Order: sequence, then C-alpha cells, then structure tokens
Amino acid sequence: MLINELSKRTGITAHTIRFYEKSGLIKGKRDERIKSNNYFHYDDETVEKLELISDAKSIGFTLSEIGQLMDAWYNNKITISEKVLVLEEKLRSIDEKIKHLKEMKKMIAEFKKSVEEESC
Amino acid sequence: MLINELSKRTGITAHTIRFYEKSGLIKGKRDERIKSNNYFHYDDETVEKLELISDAKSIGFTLSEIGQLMDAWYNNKITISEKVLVLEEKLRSIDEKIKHLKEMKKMIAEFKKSVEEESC
DNA sequence: TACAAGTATAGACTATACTCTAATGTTGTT
DNA sequence: AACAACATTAGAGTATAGTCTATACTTGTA
Repeated sequence: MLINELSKRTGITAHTIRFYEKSGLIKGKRDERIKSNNYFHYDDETVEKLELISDAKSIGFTLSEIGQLMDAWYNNKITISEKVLVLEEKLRSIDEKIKHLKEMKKMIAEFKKSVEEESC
Repeated sequence: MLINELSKRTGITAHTIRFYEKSGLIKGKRDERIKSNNYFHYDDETVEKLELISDAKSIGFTLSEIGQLMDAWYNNKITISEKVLVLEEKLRSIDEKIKHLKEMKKMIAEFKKSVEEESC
C-alpha cells in the first residue's frame, strides 16, 4: 500500500508517517520494477508498527525508547538475550510508571476528599 | 528563602524555577521593606508546589495540566465544585494512563515469553 | 487531454519544556 | 576595598515531536 492508505488505516497523517520514516522507526520499500516513480510501498507489518508507536506514545514512551522496543520486536539482527533485556527494561519502566500513577492517584483522591469535607 | 535555597531543597535548578515562575506555576514574593534589591522570596508552600510539579511531571502531566491541578490545590478564587471537577478529571486521566500501561505491559510480557520460547 | 489527487524532498515553522548566556546589580567574606 | 557568590532580566539556544509549505513530478478520472 502507498502512504495515503497507510495513513487511512492507522489514523496517522502522511506527514507524521514520513517523519517516522526519517526517524528510522518504519521503512517503506521501493518497487524496483516501477521506473516511473519512486513511491514507497508499505506492508501490513508497518501498520502494526505504527499502531505500536501510537500505543507506546500514549503511555509516555519517547520515540527513541519506542525505537529500542521496535528493534527488540522486529529486528532480527539482535540476539534473543539482547531482546529480552530491552523488554525487561521496558517492563520495569512500565511498573515504575504505574507505581507513580497510583501514588498520585492516592494523593489527589485524598485531597479531593478533604476539599469535599470542607464544603459541609 | 531565596532561589538558591529553594533550588537546593527541591533539586530543581534556579533556571527551571524561574521558568516555572514565568509560566505562572509558582510565585515568589518581594520584600517591600528591602529597597536595595528585588530578590524573590519563597515559602515552604513553594517547596511543596515544586514537589507536586516534579511528581506530576513524572507521570506525564504537562505543565498546563499541572497548572490546573495546582489551581485546584492552592487557589482559593476557585469554587469547591470547580476544584472537585478538575480533581475528578485528573483522576480519570490517571486511570486511563494506568489502563494503557497495563495493556502495554501485557503485550510486552507476552511477546517476551514468545521470544524466550523461541530460544529453546 | 485536462486536471484533480497523490507522492517525494527539502526546509521552514510550531509547541513544549527547558537550558544557557550576557549584562548588570547586590550581598557577604576576607 | 576587593572579589566571589548570588540575584535579576532579556533573550538566544536545544531537544523532542511533530506540522506545514513549496516545488516538482506521477497517476487516475471525467
């Protein structure tokens, strides 16, 4: 598929997709047989990758962290133990984030309670 | 206390503290009795606020969201029901973040398992 | 065939959140 | 008094993550 369809399938604009391509997160292929243009072609794996990027971004991962994660996920030049290491690190960082969120949640909930009691 | 002590107590650089001051997140007071300088003076509440800023940043809140939260927390020009509204919204957004994190954690954990099985 | 829609690249622009520098003045110590 | 340490403001610079524009070529449709 070409960039426009990729954009429609993922909800990510063509501009941003090109930005991710330049950043090295995804990679389109050129069709050697077609000489008249140099359009990039994308496969279903790229759709998957863009969805992973969206998901990982939504939990606060930077593009550089997402790059590491995607290397572990898709890059076969990396050994299994290297992959496992990256994945474990990401799991740890997720656990930390969850811990901080729960602490903040508790704080806000307690403060909310005290504000509400004030109003009686 | 002056900015340097505030910086030492919070671990936030004077530069960044000034940036937060310009952004309206904190507010130093000038001592009217002192005419020779116009140094800002900060109280313990500002220490607290900076700690809240650090905590809220670590869970991915933007400075603008933190501003709203701090208004609910410290600003008495806001009604109790307005405060409660902001606090509830933040609690919802924290729950969403936790949900996303747990989903991503599950995904990564499953993928990690499949990578490890591959190695046998 | 005209022409709208799609594609590529380079580079400018934006927003957020700092981070640093320069100029200038004040305070505290020796 | 000298001088280091600290304070202020204005404004420049940086990193991240886009977002947009201009230019130019290609493709699909009426």
